[in-house]
Amino acid sequence: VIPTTSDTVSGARRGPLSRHRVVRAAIHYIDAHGLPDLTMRRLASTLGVEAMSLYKHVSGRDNLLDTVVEALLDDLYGHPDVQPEAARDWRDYLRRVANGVRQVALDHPQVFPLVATRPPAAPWIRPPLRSLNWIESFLRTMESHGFGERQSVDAYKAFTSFLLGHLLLEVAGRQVAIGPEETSRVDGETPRADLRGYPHIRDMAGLLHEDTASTEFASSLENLLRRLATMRDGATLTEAPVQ
Amino acid sequence: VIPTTSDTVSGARRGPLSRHRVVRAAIHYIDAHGLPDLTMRRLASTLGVEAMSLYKHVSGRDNLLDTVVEALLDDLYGHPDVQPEAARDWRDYLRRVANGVRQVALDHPQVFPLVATRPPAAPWIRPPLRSLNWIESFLRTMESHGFGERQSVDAYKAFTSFLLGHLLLEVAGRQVAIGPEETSRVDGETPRADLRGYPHIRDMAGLLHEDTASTEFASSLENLLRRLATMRDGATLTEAPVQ
DNA sequence: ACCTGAACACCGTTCAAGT
DNA sequence: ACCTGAACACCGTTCAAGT
Repeated sequence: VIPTTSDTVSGARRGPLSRHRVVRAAIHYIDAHGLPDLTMRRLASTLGVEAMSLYKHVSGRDNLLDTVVEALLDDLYGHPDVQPEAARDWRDYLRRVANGVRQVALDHPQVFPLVATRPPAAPWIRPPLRSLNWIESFLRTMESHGFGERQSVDAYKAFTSFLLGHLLLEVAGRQVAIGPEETSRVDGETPRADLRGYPHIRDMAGLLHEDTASTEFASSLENLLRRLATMRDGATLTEAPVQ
Repeated sequence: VIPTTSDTVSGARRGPLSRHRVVRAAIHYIDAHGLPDLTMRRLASTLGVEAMSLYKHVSGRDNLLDTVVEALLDDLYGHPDVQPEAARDWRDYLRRVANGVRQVALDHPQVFPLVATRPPAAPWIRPPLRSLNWIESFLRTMESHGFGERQSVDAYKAFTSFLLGHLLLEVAGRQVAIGPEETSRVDGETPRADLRGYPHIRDMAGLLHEDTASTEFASSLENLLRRLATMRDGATLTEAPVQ
């Protein structure tokens, strides 16, 4: 049998296993079935292989999950839109990175919580910009646009907090219900909970249901950019010592 | 044998099991050993009981984790500092809630990621203020201080994004290394990674290591309060339709 | 060189049985 | 009424063995 490279049928084998193929399959599996359903045995079976074969390429399940996170961030790091050279100024750069990370989160809503919560390798590495490449690139770009060292680091901290809060909440809202639930609800009506005793929630139910994630994100990002501009021009986030 | 209520020895039994005791024990266990180590069997054994007994009080492990999150938020909800009546104005209220949630996060750094990432019961319920009681209380308080319905909901969204981003990153920085690592490092020196190729990170290593979480949190909170004040006085976060 | 069978020490969860 | 023993269908991971 000649192995085909275009065969994507579940359980199909196409060439030898590789670390790259294992990680790609893991991302695909989580996207399709959710993190809790990912087991070494099931992942192996989608690759047409036994679980033990995976251990030639990752050192265990935890390492696999870390590698998944790393792969997603490395892909984005290589994307032309987020290259520092592509940006007109630091605002443009931050908008590009923000939208790039957001796109990753929206493309992989089931994986993003992993980006947010896998324990970072060092305490100063802040999700979601959690690779040395990203941090180096970020700091270099800010400095090249007039941010001092302290301001660049403060900007890194503020920017990552902003991204994490907004994107984690945005993907949480898109999270599919846990488990193989009865999806047989007939109409589009929300199965409204019993809101007796919660009159304000009931009154504002329409507003609460509105999906404003995109405008929220954009508006909060612009606010952050104004704040960073102020920081750059003298004020500090963390009260620089009056040496 | 007369059961004692003050006995806290591991494996001790004190009176009959109850849902409350199970949940309390779970919080304590996660605080002490981390979430991955929490199993139904091990939790049961700290209560001097077999795993199967837990199923009389929670419907399974997932339900236990949801209940843990709920318990933490209910405790805070009852705290005198965060009662709407205790606050002088809406700014004071938001500062009290922000600091209250932050204290919960710092007291239970291993549990807080659960508050952030357990799938909420409805898409409009936003961690970390993820109970109907909290949402109702928040919306009522904002409205009573001159926020309109849309502004109150926008404030809820902006406030939760702020809390989640900052607190998740703050507890991530405090996360103990995974597993029973060799903690036998002799001196206080950070085991500095090899930073060849990352000159900016190397140059700013000191700043990156500085723990500025408290000032960051306070400064970002004050910025949010200014933004919300602007919103209250006419501007909207989400571009109200020009009906 | 690459993959597997069989085994080990666990899981969560069920159910009929004990006291 | 409350807890348990034994069992089931899984896990992640190891290691010697297959091809």
